[in-house]
Amino acid sequence: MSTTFSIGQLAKRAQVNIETIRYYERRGLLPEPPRRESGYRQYTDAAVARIEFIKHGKELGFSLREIDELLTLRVDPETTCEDVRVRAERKIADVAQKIMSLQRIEQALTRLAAECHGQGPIGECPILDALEVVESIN
Amino acid sequence: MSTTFSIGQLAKRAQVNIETIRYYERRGLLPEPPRRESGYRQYTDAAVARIEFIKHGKELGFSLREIDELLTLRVDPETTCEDVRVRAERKIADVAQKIMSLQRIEQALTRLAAECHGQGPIGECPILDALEVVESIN
DNA sequence: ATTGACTCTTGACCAAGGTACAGGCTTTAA
DNA sequence: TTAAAGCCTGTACCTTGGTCAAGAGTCAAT
Repeated sequence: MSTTFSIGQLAKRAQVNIETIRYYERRGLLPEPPRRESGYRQYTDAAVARIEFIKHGKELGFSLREIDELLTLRVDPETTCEDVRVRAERKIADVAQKIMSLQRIEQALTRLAAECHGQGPIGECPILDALEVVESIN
Repeated sequence: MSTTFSIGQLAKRAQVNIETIRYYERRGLLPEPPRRESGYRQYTDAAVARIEFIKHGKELGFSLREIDELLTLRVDPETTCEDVRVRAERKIADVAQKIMSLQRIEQALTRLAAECHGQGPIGECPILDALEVVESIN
């Protein structure tokens, strides 16, 4: 079933600009795909998944370099499995940190939303207090 | 207690470049501070907290525009408290989404680290499988 | 009172992450 | 079989989020 398709199709499926795909390829984030006689790139669903991963990574505040590090954690044949494990664990720590920060923001926003129970104008909603909670931890 | 200090001091306390502070002011992310006779800006601890909030926001993948939206949720005197609540709840949904994505990445990395229990070279560590788990959800 | 460290504004510059042509082949649908 | 649409490479350009420098005024310590 794994049929192949063109760069335009990939752009449509993964919801990115064609140029972005070529840019990711230049950056090494996407592997160079096989080409047809004509030179046209041909992709499979794996490329869609990969681009979506990159998009998610960006939304979560990872740079393209960091996303590349995530994606190639095991690729270099010079590195040992142990080495991969160490790097993975560093990433896990980063991610856990981000999760905690987001949870604090979520709490502050929830408190804010609760305190604004829908009547009257602004001026009493203590968002800055909420923020101070966020900011004072860590 | 609440003593004031210069932009250089603020830069040191908040661990950012002086120019970044002025840039945030231009962007409207930091309120224009009072000035001394000489024109020197004078800040209080509130500015430190605010810059730290901005820094966190960036690490979490929010653009400066989004951070501004978070920071000014209640400021506009034209908006009602109800309106603020609605916007806060949209932000909460965004944040919850990010948290879930990060948790999926964390799981995938944890699985990877567990499967690489330290012997042998690479090639068997199934990170891409783990990624597929990440990618296929959502 | 002067010298070195700060700060002011304005405007240029930079890096990351794309995005948009231009000029020229390829594919596809009428 | 021929147009329109798609793809190729290469290069230029754009936006975001800063960063730096010049020229001039200010502050603090000697």
